[in-house]
Amino acid sequence: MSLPMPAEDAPYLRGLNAPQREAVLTTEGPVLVLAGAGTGKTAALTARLAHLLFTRKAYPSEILSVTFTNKAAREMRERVGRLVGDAIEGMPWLGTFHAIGARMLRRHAELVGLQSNFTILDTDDQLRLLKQLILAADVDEKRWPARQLAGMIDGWKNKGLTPKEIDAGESEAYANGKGQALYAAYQDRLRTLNACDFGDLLLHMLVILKTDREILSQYQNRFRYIMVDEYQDTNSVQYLWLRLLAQERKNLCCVGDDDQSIYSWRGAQVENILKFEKDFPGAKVIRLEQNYRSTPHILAAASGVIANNGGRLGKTLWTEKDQGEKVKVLGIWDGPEEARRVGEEIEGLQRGGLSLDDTAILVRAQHQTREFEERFISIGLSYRIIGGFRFYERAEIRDALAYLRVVAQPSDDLAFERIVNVPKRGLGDKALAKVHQFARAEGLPLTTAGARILDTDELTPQARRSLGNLIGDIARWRSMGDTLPHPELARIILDESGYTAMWQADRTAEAAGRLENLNELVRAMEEYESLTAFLEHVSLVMDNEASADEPKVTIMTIHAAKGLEYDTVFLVGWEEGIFPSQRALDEGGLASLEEERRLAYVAITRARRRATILHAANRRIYGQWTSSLPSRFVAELPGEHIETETTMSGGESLWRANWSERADPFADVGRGTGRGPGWQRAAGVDAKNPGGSFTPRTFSREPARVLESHASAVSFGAKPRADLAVGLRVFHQKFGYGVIAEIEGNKLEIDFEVAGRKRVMDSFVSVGD
DNA sequence: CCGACATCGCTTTTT
DNA sequence: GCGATGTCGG
Repeated sequence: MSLPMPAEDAPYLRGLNAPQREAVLTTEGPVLVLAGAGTGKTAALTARLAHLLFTRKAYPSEILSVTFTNKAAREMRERVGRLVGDAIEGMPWLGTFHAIGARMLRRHAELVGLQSNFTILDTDDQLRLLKQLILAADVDEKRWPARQLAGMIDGWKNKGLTPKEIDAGESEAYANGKGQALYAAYQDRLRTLNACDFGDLLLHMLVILKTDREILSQYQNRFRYIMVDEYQDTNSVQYLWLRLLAQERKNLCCVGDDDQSIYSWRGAQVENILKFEKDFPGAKVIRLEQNYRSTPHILAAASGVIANNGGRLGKTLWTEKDQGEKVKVLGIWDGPEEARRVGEEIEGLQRGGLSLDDTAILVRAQHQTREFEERFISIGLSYRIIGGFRFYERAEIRDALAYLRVVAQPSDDLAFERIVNVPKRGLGDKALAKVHQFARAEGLPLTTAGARILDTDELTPQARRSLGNLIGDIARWRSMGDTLPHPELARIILDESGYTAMWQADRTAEAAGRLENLNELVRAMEEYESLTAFLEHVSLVMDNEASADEPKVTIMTIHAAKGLEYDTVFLVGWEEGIFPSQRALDEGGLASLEEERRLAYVAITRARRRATILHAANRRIYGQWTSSLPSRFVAELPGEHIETETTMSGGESLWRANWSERADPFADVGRGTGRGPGWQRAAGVDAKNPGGSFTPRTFSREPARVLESHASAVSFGAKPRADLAVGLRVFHQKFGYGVIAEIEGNKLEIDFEVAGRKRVMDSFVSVGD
């Protein structure tokens, strides 16, 4: 391949293989880089950016570079920064779709009826707003949950559809055709609130680009080069948006992997990547197939699974690495044993010198993390859970933010509603309803209406006094904002509103932590220029960076793990109904199954050297013990690359015998009770296909485990210690001092002074003073 | 208007 | 099994 290479020895090309270099140096025209897992996609992408800057093909501000996650954007910024130094400072258009959308929309807000200081609502606000509208439209919220409507509106926005463009059929799907009207009402309401939701950041911008030729060509000319990461995850709005922007110069470089498309539920269209060559004639397609991450066994296992999908662009991953270990497949008795076993394995690896930072446990759904969390607490293994409850989603943080929003943005009714009676100040539903009514009649925001209603006799004297105080406070805080630094202002607001005092008065275990979180929030504000800048950050970057103090095992969903890699990976809960998820199967049929399979592919390819897949025979679902079958993906793993072990000897019949023998309270497990139709269907699929299904065989490496497993399954034999009692002060190796709040067998619920409330095993605490 | 209790529904995944 | 939401009594 002879390419003109003016910069053959440029520093940013060092260490890149031939196709990677090609991806970097092919700057003109449409380019699709098909990058398999672990093939150095980010390296190529960042080098390409550096190349464009170094060769002066574009100024930093003339490159549009989009990612999906904040993490990816941050990483890209760092890596490019390392290559080009200060030039990165001038790259305003490197970010997530939503961040870039927000940035653009603030410039043109008035074109869609917003002011440029509009608020970005989170899902919580969105839901509360929809509930109000549903109520107003006289729709039974029980039958037609707000959640469902939110999902549909989200879907429409992802497709780039405004209320007018919703056809009757789509509208029909909610409350007998009221979907469209409610969507329209919602958009109206957002406009009066001077707010928009996540979807609007892109949809409004799309509308503007479609209708205003002037603005469109302004951006078309500005962006000499456009780069898109994870192109397989783009949805329709994003696609349309990109296509418009790239139309003029056509220098669009998309990087992605159709096998890693796992966001269709969020509107992503794998088709976008599949039809790239049609959409952009003359496109150059470059394949990155050399994998630098995983061993051949791991790659083969992943390839074997993904090969069961149809309609792939197809790639052949290869590696120069040594064979390494086979992928281990472990069949165990139940959920608790799974957690126990993973804990043991990790402790073993740790003794062998592996850092906990190089280890991850990947789950299908967030709730699966709990089992591991409990187990790791009791054995004192450090872990970190990614996702789940995030800092900015905690109640106290939302409340505090609502106070700040009310001050920053007078028309933010949702924020006002949130704090109007927090802390309690005698302004309940009744008083609020009056204010609402008044506001609606006069077409005013709630704060303004509240101020006006004070002059009437609508409210009871004490409500009037309370409301007067609050409104007065808000006005005062607002005026203080001009002179005070915003963290200082925040502190004052939280104090004077009585919000801090509310938690100080709270005697529950969490109160201390909440106060600590509030402090943390104020501290975080210091890093931003203004209150507005901070609020923008919060709404767009809802993740908090993991603190990298001591080494910890990472527990997270497979989705969250995309793009990451670990030496050792435990893939847990590979059972029919859990993974593939029953819900996905019920709702989306074959397409969803294939997406689940891509998820499996992503999961396996996170591992560098060791992958262990686990499946349990019994699991508790909604509190009901249910027996489960190994995931069909287990059967799809190519036999020569895996090593199977099961800790249950004697096969299924014996397990059952063992159960009944113990006069076990869950003896009827697995005989159909509590199984939905989905479960039976899933079971049926495998029963009709015995060749393809995985039957646990007898390996009996360690027959002793069987008994042990039983003990763990029901936590029998847990004799509570006699020296412990509720209210007693105790010491735990990891969490320090605390007071016992509850005793449940050998498990203790303890309010720790520093760590807050935790569940621990009694054997890990000592009575101290 | 507030807190205590009961009931219900639910669990995919996230910017 | 859990958490959010709704209903009742004070």
